Amino acid sequence: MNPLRVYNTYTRKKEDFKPIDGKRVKMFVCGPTVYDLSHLGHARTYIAYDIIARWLRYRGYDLFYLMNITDVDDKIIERAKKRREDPLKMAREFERLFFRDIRSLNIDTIDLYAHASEHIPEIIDQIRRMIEKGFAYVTQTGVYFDVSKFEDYGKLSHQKPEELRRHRIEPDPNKRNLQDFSLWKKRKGEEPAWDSPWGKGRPGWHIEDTAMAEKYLGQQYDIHGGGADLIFPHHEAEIAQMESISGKKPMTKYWVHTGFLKVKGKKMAKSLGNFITIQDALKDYDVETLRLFFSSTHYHSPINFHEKGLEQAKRTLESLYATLDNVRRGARSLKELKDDERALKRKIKENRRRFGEAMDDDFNTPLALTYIYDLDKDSNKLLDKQGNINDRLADDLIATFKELGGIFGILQKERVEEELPEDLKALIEERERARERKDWRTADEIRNWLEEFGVILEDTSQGVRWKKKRQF
RNA sequence: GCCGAGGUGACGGAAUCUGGUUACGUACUCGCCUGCAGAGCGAGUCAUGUGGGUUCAAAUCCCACCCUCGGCUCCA
Repeated sequence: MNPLRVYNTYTRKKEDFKPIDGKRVKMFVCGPTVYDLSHLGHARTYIAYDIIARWLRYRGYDLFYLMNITDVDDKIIERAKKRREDPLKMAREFERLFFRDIRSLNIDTIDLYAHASEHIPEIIDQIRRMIEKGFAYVTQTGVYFDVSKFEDYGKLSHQKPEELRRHRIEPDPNKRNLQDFSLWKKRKGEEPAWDSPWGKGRPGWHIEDTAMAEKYLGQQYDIHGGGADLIFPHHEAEIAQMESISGKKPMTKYWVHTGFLKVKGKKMAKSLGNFITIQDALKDYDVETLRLFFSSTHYHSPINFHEKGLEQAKRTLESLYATLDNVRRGARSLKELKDDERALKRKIKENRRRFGEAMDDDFNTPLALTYIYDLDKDSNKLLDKQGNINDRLADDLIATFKELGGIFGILQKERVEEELPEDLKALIEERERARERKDWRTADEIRNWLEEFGVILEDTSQGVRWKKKRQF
């Protein structure tokens, strides 16, 4: 088997993927700050890691996938204040909506969600160790990480400390260096606070992730992911925190970052007001359409959000499902495979292999998809030529489509073989009679009418057939 | 200013690391099939940001430049 290769932001290279502990893989992905609804930009990232997780497991890795939920944070407090709500309560409400989004997106790979508010002891413990080791200091306002003590600060974002110093402006005379970041914030007024050796307060920006990661994954683990906007300062700070405590480098073996979702050339962001919430998008498009749309671009590249692109994904899905239907319908129990069928059987095997190679090459989903399209084409060709297909080969094809599609989360819908109501059946028969007497007007009227009811009629050499219109 | 990510037909997008006919898909055009349509099949049209260099050969390597987006304040 070829090695899996992963692009590592830290080394800026694709590397052979070698987990620290054999087949066990530990992955941490930065989750949401639950202060508002999630939009498609978030969906892009979460779906990308869902696909990565599915592929790792499919490939036989024993993956443990951890995601944090930030439920204590400046933004939450600010928003709650405006809405005159309790911050933790409000956070729980947005968290509920986040889980609804995750479910609607068919994301099912995450093993454990960890809340910042539920890891205060672990957070305090990490800060204590940083202070003991001289990497952190206490001021009037809280506890800060002293970046001058950590010589690797800047290594992930490839920034020199001087550069960072120049532009990080956060006037706080208590801090030793301008770019020192907060580990613990002492309470100011009404806000959630916990007891700590440094007084009542709450965790800083980056500490929850390392506290959770250490608890569930250990001081060193395999993959840490998130959007590209987290590289600095968030992930940089995490490295500083964990590696200063443990003295072990690297904290994370492979840093993986997803590209942005853009709208008319700009990053989709709350602050720009150009966002579409996940639920709104799902009103117009089926989740499989969204997932195919995202899978059509490499996770690392920016995606331009286009109606056109979604329409394309939609059509592609329709056509793939149509092929599945055609294959099912054409299946006949025949003993021997014909030459073309044997060739198609070999093609299945071949395309499975090439699909795997594409996914192994830094999760190249757009390339992997082409091997599904190729099988789609060949299936139709065979049906066109023979008019039917050996049922065992048909089963093999359908299983392959479902299995490979399952990596992206497409082609998972079961075909519902429901009966048509009698009156509709009667209409179809009436149309057949109209066609026999070449009364095309009546025939077309009936066909159009049925389409309004979501029933598509197709006249074939084997007679008329109907199908329920699928909505994507 | 510093650090990234990008720039490939009408559109999406792969190949760039590892140089060897710009894959694949959508749209469009034509043909087959069909009363028509749909689905399907076949054929076709259209692209490597610019300028140099290396090479038998460059989307790919080297140099210079242009453009877009992002990070450096909260961000997926």
